[in-house]
Amino acid sequence: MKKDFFELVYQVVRCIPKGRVTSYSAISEYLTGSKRSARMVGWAMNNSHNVHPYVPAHRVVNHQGLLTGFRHFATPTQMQELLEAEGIPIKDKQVQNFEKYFWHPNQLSE
DNA sequence: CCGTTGACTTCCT
DNA sequence: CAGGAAGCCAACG
Repeated sequence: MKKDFFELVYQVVRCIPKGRVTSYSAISEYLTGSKRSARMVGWAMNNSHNVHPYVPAHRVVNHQGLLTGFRHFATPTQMQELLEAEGIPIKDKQVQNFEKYFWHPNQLSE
């Protein structure tokens, strides 16, 4: 089975515990070792709509905790509502207590 | 193979 | 402090 960069991203994203969020840089750093390749993660997420099973892309935000990818969802509010539904407070596309909800691929939920 | 793009990040102005 | 440009890496055309 050929594991593309995309699939690796998908796996990591799917491993994000409910009620937690992570950043593109964290995933990129975990996969490539370079936080500079965060764009690759975002790109993978772009294809995530075509992937199965479902990839909780709404749990992936930028390093600020800002919902940058909200415009790629069905509706601009979908991402925020999904996160709020998971118990994550969002204010103006910004994750509140981001560092508190932040999750790292290497840091499995305790 | 080369050029462009992209849901990012960081430095510089 | 806010906005713009550069850097980064991988996929797509």
